[in-house]
Amino acid sequence: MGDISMSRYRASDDAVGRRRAQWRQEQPEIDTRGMAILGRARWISLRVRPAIEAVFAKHGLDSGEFDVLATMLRNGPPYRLRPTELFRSLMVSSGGMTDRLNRLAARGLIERAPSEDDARSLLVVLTAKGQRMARDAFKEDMKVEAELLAALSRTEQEQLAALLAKLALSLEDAASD
Amino acid sequence: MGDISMSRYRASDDAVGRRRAQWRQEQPEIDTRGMAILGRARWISLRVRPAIEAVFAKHGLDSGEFDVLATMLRNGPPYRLRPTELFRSLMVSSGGMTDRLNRLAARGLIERAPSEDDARSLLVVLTAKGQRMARDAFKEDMKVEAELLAALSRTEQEQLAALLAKLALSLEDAASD
DNA sequence: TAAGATTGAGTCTTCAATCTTA
DNA sequence: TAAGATTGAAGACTCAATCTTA
Repeated sequence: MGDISMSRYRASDDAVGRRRAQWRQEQPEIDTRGMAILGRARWISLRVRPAIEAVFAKHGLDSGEFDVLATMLRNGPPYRLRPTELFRSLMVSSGGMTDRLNRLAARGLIERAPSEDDARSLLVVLTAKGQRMARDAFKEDMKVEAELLAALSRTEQEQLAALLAKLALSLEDAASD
Repeated sequence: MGDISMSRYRASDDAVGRRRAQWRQEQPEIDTRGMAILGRARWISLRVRPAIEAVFAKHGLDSGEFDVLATMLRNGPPYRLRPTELFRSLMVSSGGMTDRLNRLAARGLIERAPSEDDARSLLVVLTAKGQRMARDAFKEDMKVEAELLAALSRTEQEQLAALLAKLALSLEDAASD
């Protein structure tokens, strides 16, 4: 994660802080405060991704597959959801979800069942095998994520979580652009 | 952004808060505090993405292309970087970066120039056209990002940015797994 | 030997069009 | 008419192998 090229910066600054310092030099009239939050949220997400994906890979899953299984599992018995609920919740396209479901079905982690209410809909059912894999992978995922946050005190973690929740809630309320 | 299925939750909870409530029901022994931060960072990043990509699209760019141009621009004159600096900074594979650079070169937004120091390296040079596009898109991007954060007070934004910076810095210091 | 960069194969994704049922 | 879901084409990415130069 080295710095790029020749700009000056305080050693205590993170990657996004250094970027902002560069922008201050190059485009001083542009307010980069948005980046201080959204840029960092993105940077952090990208940075922790490999460690989390490694957990899923250890359990034979990629993160897209895990997201589906985990969503099914945490919704609880009878472990049935409609594909539309899944792709909306996970913020992927409907076509992308169809592919994920095909892959998971081919491996016996989900099954499809006709809906009784709506003949257009083919319900997704989490199999016992899918439940086990989701549970095991999730447990280890949470362990790894907690470790990644170890540099923050308990209080800091709570403050950070609360502020992120407030932001997330405001974005949720906003019109879906 | 609807809730999935039949779980109970406080109306003030965001999407990740509701997920945690579901997990508490289904897997009460698993500590989901990591999700409260990393899950939300990811959710927020995904949620704001379409609005930001729309800005880039208005300027004829996708976010991958913008990231390259913006990195070049903020590094300042003489607007030259090595491909390796770019892909490391942007956390993409070297092969992916080669493709991006080919696309940008085809559109005249960057050029390649042989390195004087190292014959293995083909330097990337930002063209005047690339500079203009990067500057215009970045300016509007920052405007949109600031708007997306409007629900948080100035103080909250500063606290949130500081906590994220501390977390980011700790992740940066950590061994690159 | 290792590092910079590119290539090609394979994978997952989005988008727009389509089919079916509400 | 609209909504649920699937399909196929096109795009961008990763990974591993390769070539060249340090």
